[in-house]
Amino acid sequence: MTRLTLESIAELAGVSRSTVSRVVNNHVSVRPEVRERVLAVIEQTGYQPDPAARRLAGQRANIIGLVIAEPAQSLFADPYFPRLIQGITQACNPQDLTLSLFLFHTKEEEANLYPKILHNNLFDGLIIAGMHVDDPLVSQLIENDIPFVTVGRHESPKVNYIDTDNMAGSHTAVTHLIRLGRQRIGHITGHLNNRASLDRQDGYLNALRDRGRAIDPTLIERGDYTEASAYEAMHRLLAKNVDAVFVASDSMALGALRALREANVKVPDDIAIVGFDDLPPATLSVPPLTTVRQPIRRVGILAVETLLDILDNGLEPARRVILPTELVVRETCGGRI
Amino acid sequence: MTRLTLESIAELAGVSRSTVSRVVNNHVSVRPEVRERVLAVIEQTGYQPDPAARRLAGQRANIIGLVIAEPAQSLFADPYFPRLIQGITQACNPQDLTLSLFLFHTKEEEANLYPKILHNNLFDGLIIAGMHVDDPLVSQLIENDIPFVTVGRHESPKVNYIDTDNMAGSHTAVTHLIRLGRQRIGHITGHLNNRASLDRQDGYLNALRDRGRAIDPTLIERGDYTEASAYEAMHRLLAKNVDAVFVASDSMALGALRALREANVKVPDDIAIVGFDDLPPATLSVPPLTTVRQPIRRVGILAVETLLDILDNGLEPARRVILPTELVVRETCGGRI
DNA sequence: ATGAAAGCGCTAACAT
DNA sequence: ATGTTAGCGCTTTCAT
Repeated sequence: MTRLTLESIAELAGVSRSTVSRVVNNHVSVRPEVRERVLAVIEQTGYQPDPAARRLAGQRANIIGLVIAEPAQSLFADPYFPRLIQGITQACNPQDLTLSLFLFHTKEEEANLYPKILHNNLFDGLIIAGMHVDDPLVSQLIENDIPFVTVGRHESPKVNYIDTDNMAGSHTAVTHLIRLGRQRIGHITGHLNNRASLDRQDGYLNALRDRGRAIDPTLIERGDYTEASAYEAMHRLLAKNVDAVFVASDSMALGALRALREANVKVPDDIAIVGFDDLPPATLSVPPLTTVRQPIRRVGILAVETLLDILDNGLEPARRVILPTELVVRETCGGRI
Repeated sequence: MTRLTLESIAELAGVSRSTVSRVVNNHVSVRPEVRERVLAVIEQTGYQPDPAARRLAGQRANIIGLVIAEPAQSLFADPYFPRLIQGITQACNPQDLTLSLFLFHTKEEEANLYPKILHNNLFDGLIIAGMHVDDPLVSQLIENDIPFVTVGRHESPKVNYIDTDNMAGSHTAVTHLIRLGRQRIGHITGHLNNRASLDRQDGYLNALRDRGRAIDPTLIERGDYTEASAYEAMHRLLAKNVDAVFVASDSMALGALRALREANVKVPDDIAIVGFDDLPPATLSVPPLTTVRQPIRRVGILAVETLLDILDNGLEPARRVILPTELVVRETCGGRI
């Protein structure tokens, strides 16, 4: 059986190639009865248009790329990206979009990959996640006129983005700890080359300021979103007599909890912990984690929808979405106010 | 700036389109000096061949698809698939392969997706993971002459696959528990619609038989690779007086551990636990998990290499790879023999 | 409303 | 060794 083409469908339906094309693309000018007939043949043969040919003829390819601008090792230590991918594919499938994944494992690979992404004519648009604050990719994308959406906010007014309210979420979390009477509240940050981490840190700082608390920079320890980094950071904070720690992700909160358990520190009695994400680890930790819920899957879905909107309508000015976050109080913070 | 094509490069280099094509594709018959010149222009302009056009002209598109034949929800609860994806992309990047991801979220989506995958002419080949034992995809792939590799073994002699030695790994794990003197060894299975789960169960059964132990079917509880399912399964096993449980994945072992902790059962003193995977959760659990290590990333890498081999050389007869597994003894089994 | 024909960027015979 | 030419399957004017 030779491959099905427009031509073969046309022949079977007794019409011309163009007519079949019109039917496939839902053009208006085709008689209902003819359309019916063509549709029947397509149904029956299981014909699918060739995306390569389509793309070449100047149409959409119905392929979007997801670039995760973060070395793959750290990437999947956290359920964040898997969850995001879930949201993205969930939005892709009903739209008949195919998702291409661009990951790299070393800086060198990154350097090789970017030009390929920029000049790869194959996909219709791009979603960029895990982006660093100084990432040159965005400006290159703009220069090359490639439609894209970033996951995480971006300064440039031309950039369409979807983000969650990292700043407000952190602010709420830290304010909660203050209200509960905690005096020395530490913070374990994520990678500070990342907008979200900076925003979460700012939320922490602002919450303290807003309540008239002095900032003690030694109470801020850097992590990198791995469990292990937070484990170590927590060990350092232990020496500084904190009675609460706001941790920039759930996975890291687990690391902090592990350090505390080993040090025989009672949570929340001696030290309260609040995480960020509300991913499965949060419910399963011992004790269950108080954390800031962010709608990750929703971010993925909106990223796809926004990209599609750009493709269809140009979308000027840029769409900038910040989704609300929510404090989920469980047991590691020691109180519901 | 108009899009770069073969033609424009040809003009800039003062040669014909075909020559540029030959250079790009590393054909022999082109003078070193000309090749040099063309290469320089390509380098300087950042030209990248259009994959769609390439594909259409009958060449490779350098795109491979990854189908995860498992609803996406359960999929990313476990670090298994992310790790596999890491391996796959790690092998794809140096080969200039782009990876397309096919996931579905409902049975209905699955039904819609399969025909699309089968007739999507865009990719050169497919990697199939998370496949169910009765999955019709494999036979359809064969019928449609689509090159593919499965992650997980398959009966059909035509199928190229990469798998880990689930049976031997489980056998070793259970034998270890027997040697340590455990008398009532239970098993929490994965989805039994999955070859790997069945193999792990068989390894468990065979280990008992080989040591002359009677099989008690009530000591086998079904899980589905989620933490929660194992949590519940462990609760059921608790009523049955087991003194050890072999759990089909690390994530599930975490669930079992949680159930035991809540029931105030001492691990490993009262009940020993052995998991499967040796993914990060295993080291981080309390106590650290004894488990069967399988080289997941390596599986991904080999899957890509095998697919490429099929594409290049046809690969007859089919390549069937079973990678060894290894028991990693930590603290939940209570002894090193 | 439908068909004919050109062309998207590329590869691969076929010439030279 | 290099240039010329004919498609690959599709969309899209342009005719009719």
